[in-house]
Amino acid sequence: MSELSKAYVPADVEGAIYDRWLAADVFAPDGAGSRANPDLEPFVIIQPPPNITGALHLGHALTSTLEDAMIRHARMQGHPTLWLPGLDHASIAAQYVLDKLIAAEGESRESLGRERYLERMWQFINTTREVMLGQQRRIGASLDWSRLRFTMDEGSARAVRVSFKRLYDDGLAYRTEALINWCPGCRTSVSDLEVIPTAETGTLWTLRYHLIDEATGEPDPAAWIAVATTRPETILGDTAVAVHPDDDRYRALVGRKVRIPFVERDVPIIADDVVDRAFGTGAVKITPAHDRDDYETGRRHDLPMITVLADDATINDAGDGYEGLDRYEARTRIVADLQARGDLEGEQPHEMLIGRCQRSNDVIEPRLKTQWFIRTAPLAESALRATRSGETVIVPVRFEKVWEGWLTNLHDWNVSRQLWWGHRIPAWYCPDGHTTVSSEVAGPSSCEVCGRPAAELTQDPDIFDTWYSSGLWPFSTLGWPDSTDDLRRYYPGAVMETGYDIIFFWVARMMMLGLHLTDAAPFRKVYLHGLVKDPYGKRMSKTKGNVVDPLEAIDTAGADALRFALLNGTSPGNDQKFRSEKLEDARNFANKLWNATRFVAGARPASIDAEQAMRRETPDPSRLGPAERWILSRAAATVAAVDKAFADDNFGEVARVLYEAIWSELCDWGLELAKVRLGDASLPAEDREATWWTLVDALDTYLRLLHPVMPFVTEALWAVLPRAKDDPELLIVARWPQAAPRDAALEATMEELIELVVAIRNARAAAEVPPSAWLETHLSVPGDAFEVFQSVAPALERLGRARPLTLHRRRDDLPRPAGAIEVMLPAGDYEATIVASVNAEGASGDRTRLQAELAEAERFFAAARERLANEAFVSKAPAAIVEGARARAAELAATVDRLRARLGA
RNA sequence: GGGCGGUUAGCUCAGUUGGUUAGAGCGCCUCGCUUACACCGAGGGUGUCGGGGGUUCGAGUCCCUCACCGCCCA
Repeated sequence: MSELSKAYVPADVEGAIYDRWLAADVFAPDGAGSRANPDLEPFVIIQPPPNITGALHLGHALTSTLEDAMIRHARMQGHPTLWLPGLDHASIAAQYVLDKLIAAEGESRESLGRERYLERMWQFINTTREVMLGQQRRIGASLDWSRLRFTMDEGSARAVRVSFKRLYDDGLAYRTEALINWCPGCRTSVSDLEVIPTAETGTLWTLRYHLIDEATGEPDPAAWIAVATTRPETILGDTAVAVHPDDDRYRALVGRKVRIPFVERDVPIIADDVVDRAFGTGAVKITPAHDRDDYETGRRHDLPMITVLADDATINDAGDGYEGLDRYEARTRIVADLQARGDLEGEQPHEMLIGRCQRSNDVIEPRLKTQWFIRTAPLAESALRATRSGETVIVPVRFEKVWEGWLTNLHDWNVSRQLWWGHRIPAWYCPDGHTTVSSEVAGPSSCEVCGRPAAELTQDPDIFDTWYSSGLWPFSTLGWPDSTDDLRRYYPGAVMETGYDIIFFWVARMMMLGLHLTDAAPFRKVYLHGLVKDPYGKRMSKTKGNVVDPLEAIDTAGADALRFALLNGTSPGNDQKFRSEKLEDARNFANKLWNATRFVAGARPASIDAEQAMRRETPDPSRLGPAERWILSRAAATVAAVDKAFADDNFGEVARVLYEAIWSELCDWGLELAKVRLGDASLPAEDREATWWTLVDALDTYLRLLHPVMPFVTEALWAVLPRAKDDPELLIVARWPQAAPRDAALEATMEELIELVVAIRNARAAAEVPPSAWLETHLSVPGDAFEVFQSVAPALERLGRARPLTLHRRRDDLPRPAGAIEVMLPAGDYEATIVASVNAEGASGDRTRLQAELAEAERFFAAARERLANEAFVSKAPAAIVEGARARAAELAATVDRLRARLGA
């Protein structure tokens, strides 16, 4: 076994270990180093691909950690595991980044032109790609790099074309003019999800539309209807005024006409029950081409739809007299002009929700555009069926409600984007207005309606919403639409793991498209993790400056520490606050494990030579003492607890259980108990060997259990441990531990022994005995436990600084010299007398301690007695519970008596 | 307006079929360089389990209700 440094230095081992994994080819399910059992079901996670131009943040680190933990766990269980890495081209986000970059060079999208712009984009992502991939390697992600995919690969492009043709042929993709969300800054439409409703204070203006005098056909200067609006510039596109049909104030006006100022258009007053009588004046202007509600109203009443805004949000030529003005200049001017005309009745501040672009923060303008849409109703229905039937389960289950709500109220999905970086929509139009959708790279050879040759067709200039290609990701990455080996073997996947904030963006689209195109839900489980927030519970963001760079965290504490910190104490779907203390704690834990292993490695009995120590032996059961059997029993208990936590998808519990088992049990007690036996030259060599092999055994189990969470340090440490015959070279492909039988009775006894040691230490501290002093101590140990205590007596002496130590079978045999310190457990027959001459302060401290213990025992006793006095409890509670309560009350009564006697009370 | 989550020790959080004394880490205090670890060890906890009501022999845990914080949807 090689030497270990005094402290764990992650940077010294992480890179080398990752390289060893790569060299051993153990990540791919069909890699040379794979030890997968081909008879087991493959375990597959298609990584939700991060944005290629982004930098990885803690959320990505959490994703990688969770997925890697799942994958490593499954891999150790022998499942063929595929964790497929990928990157997303992120159209709008990437263009946003690149536009800023080229702006600094004095260029723009327009100045470069489509072709050169895209060339520039490829250059750009070739640099960001390596950064992104490198970050994942640093955190230890055991991704199958041989299957790395990018959403702009030809495979993905083909899946986009073929799927779209399918959807078109199936009547699920259609092109129409409809109201979409337009971002004037990005110059593209965006999806509903990319419009962020923002609470802002605007102004509610009240203006007058003059009624048309039915006799003259001219507006009546003395008769008007007052309407309220927050967007006066849209009056240029007004085609009606609406009131509620039951509103007595306006009933007589319905059917009359009013004249829209400036554009001098006469429009009708209509009645529609969507009008909120309490809002403003109860009469609203209707601008069907620039407002979602008005659009619906316009469709119901067959109103003209007049677009007054250009792509850059200036007023177009429909806005008589205002054309060319920016929307907000036009607003100001129109308000002033209305005032000048005497038609502005009032204005007041108004709290409202304004839709802003998630990317550019510009105010989104609803506008009419001819775009491609996906009909979502039938797709959403399939997705709902899949979760309702359990074909796909959502973890944690409460998100099913969110899922249901969203999918049942879904608009059709606008997939056209007026961008360049992405998959071009494979639709061609002929001069007669016919549409041809083709899945061929070269496009159609002719118009499928009229047969015009390809040369006369023009392709749609738009590209797809990025989420369209993401929606195909679970299968396009495996070769779909071809029936490849990978697709047959690894589809559908096991888990889709991502943050709950993008359940709609990602998961819903993958489910909808997957179910329609492959007839299967793309994954069996959706695991949603919470958000990683700053220490104050705020979302991390670059603009707030509160982001933690995962690489920095890895540099300071190690990848394992970051991983552990992100998992420890978290639960599915719940947000967590990330604090540097957590990272430190995790780093300390890695160091603790390192040193525990270092101790074991250095404590090898001389009778086992170095070469022998490389071959793992099972400890000889006949040579095991209680401490050894306890260590093994606790390891078995930990295996069961970790298995349960994995089964429950509770990775926070996995981390917590292992932390507790390794630090508080193995290190605090197991190793301390073992030290005495290992160092006792008077024992037969076989006993000491058995103790050592026990420690090796337990450590081996813990390293395996912890490997999915802390892969680097466990791999490094496992390398110095003896290996069994059928063990591989690397822990990453070693077998997952089997839960061994436990010894519950022994565990209970050992627990009491530990409690007693703690009580002795406590008593000594209270009596101000110097920690280093060895004091004569007597213990009374009832029943079968006597033998257990006796055989670990040397360790007890050491742990309690109790020497000489004498064990007695009966409490009455305990010597009680004057000035002795008495130790009693609150319940139970264990008791200790520490023979010591204590000074006045110490005696007082001891007395205080005993008084506190008496008070506590009395309190518990009173509670227990009260409980038993309750006839309902005795008659209704299960017998075992009642029996337990009786036993406890008896113990407490005895303890109270003893303490009272001792205190002379 | 609808929905979800949270409210447990100074701080961050566990607490999964209701059952004896509600836990951990950090911080803090007092000791200690005992031959793995000072990134350590020993000792130190009087918590209205957010408030109120209910179910039950028994509630941090189940039900109702209210409050505050956060998020999602409209």
